[in-house]
Amino acid sequence: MSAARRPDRDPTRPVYVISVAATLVSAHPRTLRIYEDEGLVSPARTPTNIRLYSEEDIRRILWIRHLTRDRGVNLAGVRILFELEERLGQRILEALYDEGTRGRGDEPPEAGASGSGDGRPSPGR
Amino acid sequence: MSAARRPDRDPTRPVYVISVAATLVSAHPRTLRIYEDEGLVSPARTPTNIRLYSEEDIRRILWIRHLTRDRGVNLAGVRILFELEERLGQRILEALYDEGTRGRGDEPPEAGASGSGDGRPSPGR
DNA sequence: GAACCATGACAATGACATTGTCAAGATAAA
DNA sequence: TTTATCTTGACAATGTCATTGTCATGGTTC
Repeated sequence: MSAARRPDRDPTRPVYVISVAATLVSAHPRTLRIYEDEGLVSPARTPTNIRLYSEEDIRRILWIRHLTRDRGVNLAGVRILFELEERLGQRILEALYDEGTRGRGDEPPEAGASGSGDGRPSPGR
Repeated sequence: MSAARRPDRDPTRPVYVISVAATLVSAHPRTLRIYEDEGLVSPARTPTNIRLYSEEDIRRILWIRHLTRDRGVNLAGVRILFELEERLGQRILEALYDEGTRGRGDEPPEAGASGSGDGRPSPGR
């Protein structure tokens, strides 16, 4: 039964319903809806309007969590950082992460499920 | 040579005492001390320990004011943006400013030496 | 039909930004 | 000297924000 099927690793593919996504990022579903209202994440929707988060969405949310919880940035700050990321290329957050976790033992935000090797956040959107 | 009053326009030169600086940026002196405690500004000191803000300091504070008041960013976010600015060159805040004041004709506060002298850049307000 | 999702409202909690004041002492300028 | 301003440190009021949580009403999925 262990089929050799492996093709669906597309981190863009919407798969997680909100309750699952919330669990993955250790947040309340309410919080994820707020992130969306604030324009920080844009999960796909099923034809019947149900949110589906992709792996990229999860990573993006993990960045938000890192910035807000570990660095104390508020959502307005996160928005600006994402804006910058889109405007100036993409390496911004990485540089940030180095700065923030110097010798702290933290690990970069990573999508819990499916440990896709690189673990680098990407500006999906 | 008429010694025509060549006031050192060196934007680095510490000149403003805290009450003046506070007036220039429309903030309470208390607030400026907080900015300093947070490591966001580092005004020079006289030999007798009195703060003296330079033109650059003022511009930097105006950036903080712009980011916090107009963009809603908190001090942690400002700190990160300044960190990034130091790490990735200096175009960051400019790009940001464009985003914030689309088509307004204002000039962004600049930390560069080539400040147009008098120009106290009031970011939007 | 039970469990989950959607939106919208409302609220409690804790943290933060800003302003403001008071105190006790040093400095500057008249 | 006198007066105004500066220093640090403490305390507090105000308003805002982030996050979590609940409730209600209704649609969706299994």
